[in-house]
Parts: sequence; C-alpha cells; structure tokens
Amino acid sequence: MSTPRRSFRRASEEERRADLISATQECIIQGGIGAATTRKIADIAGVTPGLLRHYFPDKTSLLRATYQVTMSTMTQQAVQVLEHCESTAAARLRLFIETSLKPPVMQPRNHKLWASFTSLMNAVPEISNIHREAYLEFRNVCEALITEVFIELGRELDTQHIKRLSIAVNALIDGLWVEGCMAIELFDQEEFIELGVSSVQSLLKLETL
Amino acid sequence: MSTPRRSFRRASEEERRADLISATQECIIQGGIGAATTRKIADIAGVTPGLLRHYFPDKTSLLRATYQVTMSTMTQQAVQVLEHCESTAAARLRLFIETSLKPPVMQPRNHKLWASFTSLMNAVPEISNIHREAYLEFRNVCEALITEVFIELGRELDTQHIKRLSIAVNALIDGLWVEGCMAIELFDQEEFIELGVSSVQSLLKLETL
DNA sequence: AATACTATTACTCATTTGTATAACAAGCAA
DNA sequence: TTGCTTGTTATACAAATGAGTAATAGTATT
Repeated sequence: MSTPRRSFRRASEEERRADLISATQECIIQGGIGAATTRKIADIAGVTPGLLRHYFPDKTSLLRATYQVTMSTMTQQAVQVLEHCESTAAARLRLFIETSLKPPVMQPRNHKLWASFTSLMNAVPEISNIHREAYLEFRNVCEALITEVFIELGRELDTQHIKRLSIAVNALIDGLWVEGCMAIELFDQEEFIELGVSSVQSLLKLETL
Repeated sequence: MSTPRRSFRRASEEERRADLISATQECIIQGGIGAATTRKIADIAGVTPGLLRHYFPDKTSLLRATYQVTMSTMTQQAVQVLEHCESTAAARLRLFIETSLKPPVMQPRNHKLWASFTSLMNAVPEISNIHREAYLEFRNVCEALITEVFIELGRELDTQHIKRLSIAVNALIDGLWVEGCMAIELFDQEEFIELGVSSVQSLLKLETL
C-alpha cells in the first residue's frame, strides 16, 4: 500500500550545509535565482524540502550564505595561488591577474551567481554588506600587490595615488572578468590574459610585468 | 451588490507597451526579478493582469523587451551627448567617459536591471543575443572614439591594436560603472570621473584628455 | 446618435511555492 | 541489545503565480 519511507544518511552539519549551498548554486546557474526553489534545491542536494529549515531559518538565509560562500571562494582561489609564489612582486601581480582571468575564477557560472545576488541589492537585507566586504577584500589584494611592485622598483609610495590605482586596476579586472564570463567563447584565453596584463601595465605605467 | 467595473482609458499600443515595460523595470528595481510578477507589474502600470497577454504572448517576452529597452536606453544616453559635441576628439572621448560614469547612466537602478537580466543568460532564450548586441554597440562607440583621437594625434592606426585598446577601455568603464552603481555613496562623483578619465588616458598612453 | 471594433476588465483554474508540524529512523551511548 | 537524541522524511496548507476565457465599455467612424 504505502510507499516505504525513503532511507537516508545522517550527515554532519558542516557537510549538509555545504551540500545545500552548492545545490542552491546549481539551481541558480541553471535557471536564475527564480529557479532556486526550496524543492529543487532539496532535490539536487538529495534531501527533502523540509530539511532546509533545519539548517536555515528561512530561504533568504540560505541565499545569503550561498552568496557569501560564492564570493569568498572566488577571492580565495585568486589569493591562494599567490601563497605558492615567492617570485618578484611584478611576477606575483601578473600571476594574480592571470588567475583572475581564467577558470575556475573566470567562468560563466560564477558570473551568473554574482549577477543573481547583486541584483538583489537593497531588496534582500545583508546583500550589500556581503558585497562590500568581498569587493574591499579583492581591492585590498590589488593594493597590496601594487605596493609591493612600487617598493620593488623604488618608486614613491603615495597612499592616495596607490589607492586610486588599485580602484582602477580592480575595475579593469572586474570589467574583463564580466565580459570574459559572459562570452568566454569570443576571446582566445591567452590573448585575453595578455590584454589584462598589458592593460594593468599601462595603468601603473610599468615597462614590464 | 456587485462593485462597478473599474473605468479605464484606451491607450495607444506604443504608450501601453512603454508603460508595461517601465512597470516591469520598477518591479525589478524594487525587489529583483522575482518581484516582477504579472500582478505587480499590472498594478504599477495601472492596469489589470490580463492585459499583459494582450501585448505580450507571455511573461518571458515582456522580460526580453524590458531588457532590450533598458540597454539601448543606456547606450543611447551616452551616445546622444556626443551628438551635441563638436569639439576635439579628445574632448569627445572625455565627455563619453564622464557621461558613462554619472547619472542617469551610472545609477543603482540600472545595475539592478542589468544584473537581473544577465543572470538569466542561457536560461532565458534571446538574453545572450540582446547582451551581445548591447555590448558590441557600446564597444564600437569606444573604438570609434579612440580612432578619432589617434587620427587627431597623427598616430599610427593599427586596427588590431585599437580593437584591443577598445576592449580594455570598455572593460575599465564597465568595471567602474558596476562599482559606482553598487556603492555610489562610497565615491565622490567628481573624483570618480577623474579617475575614469585619467585611467583611460593611461591605457591609451595619452598626455591629456 | 447609432454601430462596430477591440482594448480592457473580471473571473477562473491548475500549479507552484514557502513554510509549518508531526511522525519516523539513524546512529550514538550505555 | 535497549533506549534516546535529533537529523530527516512525509504530509498538509494557505498564499501567490502564470495563464486562459468571456463579458464589457471606451472610442473612432459613420
């Protein structure tokens, strides 16, 4: 008569939350934020919808957590590469640009997630804060790298000037990243990266990078 | 007994479609794409929900039309200013940058609309095409302006090189535009514009703009 | 002033959605 | 094995949503 209750596995809180978050990402990537329904999320996570509420008070909280994880993962990927690079400051800056402009940082799925969440700015509480934190974190990395380079070259360190430069460099990388994500097939990867590197070179008035 | 049927005005197709589209924009701005329900759109447009289907076969078509109008309006605003400017090529390029980095082009509502739509890339048919058209239109304007400047300065016109520069300039403006839209309160408008201008100057290796 | 056209309203329906609650079972502890 | 905690499922429900259909009234035309 009645279908047997489906079997399940009790997972750790950490693991389950990660599953739910990546399921949320998957939904958004496939069909935009509107496709991230509690049922579809649960389905992809291999879980029943009711479980969401056991880990998140409501759907909005899950979305916030997903946004936060999405952004910090991206920055982390770009920064992590630097940790294994002991070369010159110029080489480190170049590496940072390269990493930011190719997968896994630059890829369509990341843009969809980013766009979906930022489109909710001022509509969903906390989204603005998460954005600002992520933005400043990334920009600060730019600033640090630029400072390194200037020190290496024995250039004058005008704090104001360097800050302006880092805003510009950050904007350039962001702009390329966006277009690269959206039309990744339009550009040759190597050329695209070189364009980024040489543009930053121009912005900083460097001779080589 | 029965409430009287509400009175209405028969509007021209052109006017009604414009109303519905701007109502859709308003919904998205207020609460993201999920808030753009047929009822709320109709409500803001001062119309009953059923009317949507009289002008658009389904909701997706209305969304597409809204995206298309949103993007072309922005580019048009930046281009239109150029038509009234007969000055030097450098001055025209500067004006273009300035216009792109302040209201009405750079403002939070435009970013929300842009982000909402692009997040649907590959999820809603035609969105990719509308994006590509808008992107190339804007980049072509950059390319034309840069070419003008180079001609004015008697520089060599390497088509490939100019194309790369226009991609970079476009990315820079886009990147600044995005951040400016999202945190318009973080930057002083005048400083922000000057940052844009001087950065483009660096990218093109110009002495003045 | 009468007529015809159709933009617009009013109403309906089947689905989907977020959330709530109670029952169940996995797996740890004794 | 037995009992206990709680992660997980099953089910329910009210609200919202996109879409369909028929009636109505605005308005241009004559």
